[in-house]
Amino acid sequence: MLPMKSRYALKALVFLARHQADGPVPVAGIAAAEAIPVKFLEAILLELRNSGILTSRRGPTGGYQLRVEPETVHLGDVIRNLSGPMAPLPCLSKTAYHRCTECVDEATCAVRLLMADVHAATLRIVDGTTLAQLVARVDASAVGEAEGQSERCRPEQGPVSAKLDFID
Amino acid sequence: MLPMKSRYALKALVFLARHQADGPVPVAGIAAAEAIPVKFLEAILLELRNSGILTSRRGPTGGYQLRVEPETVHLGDVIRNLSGPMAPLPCLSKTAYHRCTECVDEATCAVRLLMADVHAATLRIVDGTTLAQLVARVDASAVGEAEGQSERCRPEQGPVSAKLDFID
DNA sequence: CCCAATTCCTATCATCGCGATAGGTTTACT
DNA sequence: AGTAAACCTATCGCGATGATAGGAATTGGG
Ligand code: FES
Ligand code: FES
Repeated sequence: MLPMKSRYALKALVFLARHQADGPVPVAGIAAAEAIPVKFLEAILLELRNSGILTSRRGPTGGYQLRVEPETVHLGDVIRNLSGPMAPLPCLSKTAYHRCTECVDEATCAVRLLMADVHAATLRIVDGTTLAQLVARVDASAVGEAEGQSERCRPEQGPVSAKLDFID
Repeated sequence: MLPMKSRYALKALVFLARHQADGPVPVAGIAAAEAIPVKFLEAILLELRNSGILTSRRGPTGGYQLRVEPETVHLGDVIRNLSGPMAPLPCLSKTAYHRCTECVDEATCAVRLLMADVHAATLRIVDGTTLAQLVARVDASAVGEAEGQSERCRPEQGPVSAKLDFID
C-alpha cells in the first residue's frame, strides 16, 4: 500500500502544478481542495520543501510554490523522499541495502530473483514519469471520460495472459 | 515490503518443487534448510494447503507435498492467498475494492492513474510467472554465476532513462 | 508599529498489522 | 503403545503509520 504521506504529496504537487501562475498557495487552500488533514499536509509540504522541490514564503500572502519545472520532478523521488525506499526486499534497495538475514545465498535467492523484476518494473514507471506527464494524463483521462473513452483500454500490447489482466 | 509470510512461502514452494520426488517433506526439514521459524512455517504451509496447492499427510513419514504441477502455480496467487491483495491503493483491488475516502473523483485521480500502471506491471510479473519458471530461473542464475554471467545484464531492451535503471 | 496570517518546529498519541511463540489436540505410521 | 508429524487457538511485543496538539518564528497589510 502506498502510504498516505505519498498519496497526499502527489495530490498536492498536482494541485501546485496547476496553480503555478497563482503565486504561493497556503496549505489550508490545498488541504481544503484535496480533503487532506491540514496539519498532516503541513508536515508533508515542509519535507518537500526541504528536499528542494518546493519553495515557501511565510506570513500573509505566503504559502508553497513549485521551485522547479514540473517536467523535472520525477515522481519516484517524491515517494522516496517522503516514505523511504520502495524496494520490496531489503536486499534490493540501493540506498538502504541490508542483507536478508534469512537468505543463505543472495545470488540464488528465488524471492530476490522474482522481486527484482517487480522492483525494476515499478521504478521504470515511477521514475520514468514526471509531474508534468502526470498532470497531462489526468487531463487526458478527463477528456477521455467525457468522450466515453478510457486511456487504458488499448487493444494493442495485449497482456501476457488474457485472464491475468487486472486481477487484483 | 513483501511480507515475511510470502517470502517464506515462496522459498518453501521452491524447496518443495525441488523435492517433488521425495514424497511428503516434514515442516521441520524445510524450516531447517531455509532458516525459517518452524511454528511460523507450519502456519504458512497450512494456509497453502487450505488454498489447494499443497497436500499434507499426518503422522510419521508425513509432511507436505505439492498437489499440483509447478507449471500451474502462479506466484501472484501464492502471495495473495497469504498476504492479501497487493494493490497499492484500495481503489485498485478487484477482490478488496473500496473507495478512497480522500478522493473526490476516482476517474480523474492522479494517484490512481499513476499507481494503476505500477500495479498492472507488478501483476504482469507475479501472475505471469509460475513456480516452475522461478525454479528454472534460480538454476539458470546459479549456472550464470558460476560462469561469471548475470542473467539480468541484457544490453538489449534498455531502460527508459540510462541513469534510472535500478536506483532504489 | 501592531496584528493577523502563515510557515515552521517538537512532542505526543492511538491504532494496527506483522512476525513470532506457546501449548496443546488430533491423526497415523511402526 | 509409542511416537512423529500435522493441525488448531490464543497471545504477545514491537514498530510503523496516520494524525493531533501546541506553540515559535516570520512577514506582509493596516
Ligand atoms: S530475499 Fe533478499 S536475499 Fe533472499
Ligand atoms: S487513490 Fe483511489 S481514487 Fe484516488
